[in-house]
This record gives sequence, structure tokens and C-alpha cells, in this order.
Amino acid sequence: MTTITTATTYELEVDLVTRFFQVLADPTRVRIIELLLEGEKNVSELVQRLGVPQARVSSHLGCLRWCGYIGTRREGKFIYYRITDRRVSELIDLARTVMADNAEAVKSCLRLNEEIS
Amino acid sequence: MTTITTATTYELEVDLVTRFFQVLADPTRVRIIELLLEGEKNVSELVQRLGVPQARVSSHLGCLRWCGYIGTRREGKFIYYRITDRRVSELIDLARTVMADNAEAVKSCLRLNEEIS
DNA sequence: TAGTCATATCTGATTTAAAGGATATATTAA
DNA sequence: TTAATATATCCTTTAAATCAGATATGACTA
Repeated sequence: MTTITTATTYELEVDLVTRFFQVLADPTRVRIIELLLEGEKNVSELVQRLGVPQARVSSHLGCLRWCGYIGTRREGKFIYYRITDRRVSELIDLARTVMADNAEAVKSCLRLNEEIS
Repeated sequence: MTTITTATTYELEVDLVTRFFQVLADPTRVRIIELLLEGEKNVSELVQRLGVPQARVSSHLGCLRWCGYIGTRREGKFIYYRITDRRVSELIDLARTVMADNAEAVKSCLRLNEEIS
């Protein structure tokens, strides 16, 4: 990093890993993933379930789609989204169990956000 | 989020999950975790291995420590850091394998960063 | 005690992503 | 073709996290 001109393969791979986690670091995207794990849904259904403006939902879906975690299928006016890799749910489940064990510590993680309680 | 006055338990839990992933969404922190998986190390060793200014390393360590993923032990002048929950490595490994399958798609994920190649 | 080494914290600047709102595209139906 | 619905994209603002550098704390040593 800093000013290393030639990034090593390892550094590029770490960047990919962090980018991957970055995608999962947004509450709306996590909720979208969990809703889609129930079964495929179109954007309007997601908007209704999430209570989030359509433009934002669409934008988050765009992120997830470009990153390859979800796929789409058009049916008439609607575009249905679905999870293409179930391992994403493993990842979230694993995160949950790890967190459950030190939830208190995470809650008071001042570095990322002061007020959550 | 936004201005929902009464956050549900579920929403708070999603926030914790995203916060958890946020911690893993920084390249320096991921590299620190992987170095510590080799065995405990003090800050100076990490600074040397990472090639990152001490202040920044210390700050990232602070984040990881407050979040409960690493622990410390003082020995004379040195403070040694270690991973307290090996499942963090499972998480990173899982992320890597998922990514390996759609690395190309992730590379071109324009939403998060335009230029990575 | 003074000095040095190891680590932590603070402050300001830069970068990055999310939010918000308006608008554009595409499909269907009349 | 026009209207209506579904979805996507653009632009500006705002918030947050990283960075960079200076400085502070705390422990050992002479």
C-alpha cells in the first residue's frame, strides 16, 4: 500500500477479500440477501419488505449483481432476483455465531461507530 | 438507520453483522489478522511486516481489540497481540473460496471501486 | 532522574460510500 | 402511440473511515 508501485499477487488478493467483506458491510444489502434466501423476489417486493426507497434498493441490487452474488430473471414487467451462491448464507451464519460470543465487545466497538445501543 | 426511532431486535442484529464485516473490510486489518494467525506478534514486528506506519497499525489493532477479535499480553516493553477466536480464519477462508469462483465478477465490481486491475 | 524505546492517542485532511431526489429506460396494456 | 408500471442510473450532498503526522503515555535502562 502507501506507494508501492507493483502490488504483489497477495496484496491484490487481500484487496479482493476486503472488497468482498465490504459488500456484506451494509445493512440494506445484508437484509436483501436474507430476503432472497427465502426465495427469489422482484424489486417491488424488496422495496415493500425493506421499507427503503426503490432507487436505493436498485442500487444495492446492482452492487450485489455486479459482484456475482445474485442473479436476475426477467418475467414480463418484473425482474426477479435470486441468490446464486448459497455459501453467502454460510458466511453470514458464521459471522453471527462468532458475534454471538462476543456481542458485547462488538457493541462497544468505538472505532467504527460511537452510538449504537 | 435513517430515522427509524424504534429499531427492532432484528435490525440491531443486522447492524452488528454489518459492523462485523466492516472490520474485515480493510486490507491492513486482514493482513494483521493473517500475520497473527501465524502466531502472536508485538506491534513493532507487525509494523515491519506490514510496511505501514506504526500509528496506523496501532489504530487498526485498537479496532480489532475493542471488537474482541484479538487479545493482548504485555511482556516488558512489548505488547503481544494474538487471535482470540480462530473462527475468524474460517471466515476469511470461506470468503476466499467463494471469491475464487467468481473472482472475475468481483474484480469488475464497479460499485465499490473503479480501478483495481 | 534522565533518556530511550514501544505503543497509543489526537487532530486535521483526504477519500469513499451511502443517502436523497430527479430522471431515464424498458415493458406492458389500452 | 400514449399511458402506466417496474427498474435503473445520474448528480449532489453528507457522513464516515482511512490516512498522515505530531504528540503523549508508559515501561525499561543507565
